[in-house]
Amino acid sequence: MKLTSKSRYAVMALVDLARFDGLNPVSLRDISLRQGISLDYLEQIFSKLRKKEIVLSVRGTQGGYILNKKAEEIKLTNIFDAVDEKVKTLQCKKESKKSCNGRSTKCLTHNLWDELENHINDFFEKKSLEDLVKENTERRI
Amino acid sequence: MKLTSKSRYAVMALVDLARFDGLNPVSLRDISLRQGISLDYLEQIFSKLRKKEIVLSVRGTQGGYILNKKAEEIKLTNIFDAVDEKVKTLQCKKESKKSCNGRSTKCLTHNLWDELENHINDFFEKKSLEDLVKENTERRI
DNA sequence: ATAAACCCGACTAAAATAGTCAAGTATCAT
DNA sequence: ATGATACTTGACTATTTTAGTCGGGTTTAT
Repeated sequence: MKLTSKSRYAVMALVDLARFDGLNPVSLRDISLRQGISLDYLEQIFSKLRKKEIVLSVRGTQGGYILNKKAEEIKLTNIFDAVDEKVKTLQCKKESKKSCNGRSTKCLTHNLWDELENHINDFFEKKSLEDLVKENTERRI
Repeated sequence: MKLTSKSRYAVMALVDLARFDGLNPVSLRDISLRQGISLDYLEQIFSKLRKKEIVLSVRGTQGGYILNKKAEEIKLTNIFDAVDEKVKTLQCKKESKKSCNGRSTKCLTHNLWDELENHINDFFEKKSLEDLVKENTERRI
C-alpha cells in the first residue's frame, strides 16, 4: 500500500480550489503559492485530475482550473484513483499463478489484505471534498 | 503510509509459526521453504520480532522460534510496529513548525490523515494472529 | 503582440525496498 | 570432541519509487 505526498498534494490542492471555486478559474500559480507546492509538480497532478474529469481547465490569461463536479460528489477515492495512488496492499500477483490458488500454504494472509483494502476504501468513499472544506472552514471560525 | 512486503512476510511467517507452534521450535528454514521467503530476509525480520518479544528464539540444533505470547494476544499492530512498518500517512512535520499551526491555509487536510490513521489502526488492533490462523484453517476444510 | 496560463514529455537526485553476503556464536546429537 | 544445525549481526547492493525539475511547447485575454 502506498499513500504518499502526491495524493496529499492532490487533496490539498483540490480543497484549496474548492474554496475559491465558483467565480473565476483558479490558477495553479495561486495554489502553488498558497499551499507551498511546486508549480511544476502541480501541473503533473492536475493533468491527471483533468483526464479523470475531476477538474476542467481554462486556457489563456485569466485561465486556471475549476471543479468539474460538485464538491460533494468528488470522493477521495476518485482523487486517489486519478493520481494513480493505489490503495493496495502489495499482493501475490506472480505467485498467484502457480501457488496462490487456495490449496497452497502460501498466501495465508491473502484475505487479510483484501479486507484491509475494503476497510480503507470505505473510508475514502464516504469522504467528499465538501466534507473537507466544511471541516476546515468550521475550524477557522 | 507504507505497507510493504516486509510486513506481509512478517505476518505470513507468524501465521505459519503459529500453526506449528506448541511442540517444537519452528526453524526459519522450514518457514522459508513453506512460504517461499528468503531465509536471509526472514532472519532480519525475526530479529526484530524477537527484540519486541513477540517470539522467543531457541539456538542450536533443533532450534528455531516459538511464540512468546498466545496467538490471540498478538495483534497485527504489534507485528507492524515490530518490523518498523509505520502506518503513517506522511504528515507535515517540517511545515508544522512554521505554518501548520492552525492559522495557515496549509495543511488543510491535516485532520484527514489523522482520522485515516486511526481508522486503519483500529483494524489492526482488533485483528489477532489467532484470527488469521482460524480463518485459514477453516478455509482449507 | 505579449504575457499569463495551461500542456506535455523527458530527465534526475534521493530515498526506500527487498533483498544478499559474510562472518560469526550457541547448542544438540552422536 | 566435533560436526551440523540454527540463530545473530552488520554491512553491502541492485532495483524501484518518489518527488520533483526542466525545457519546450500551445492557447487566449487584453
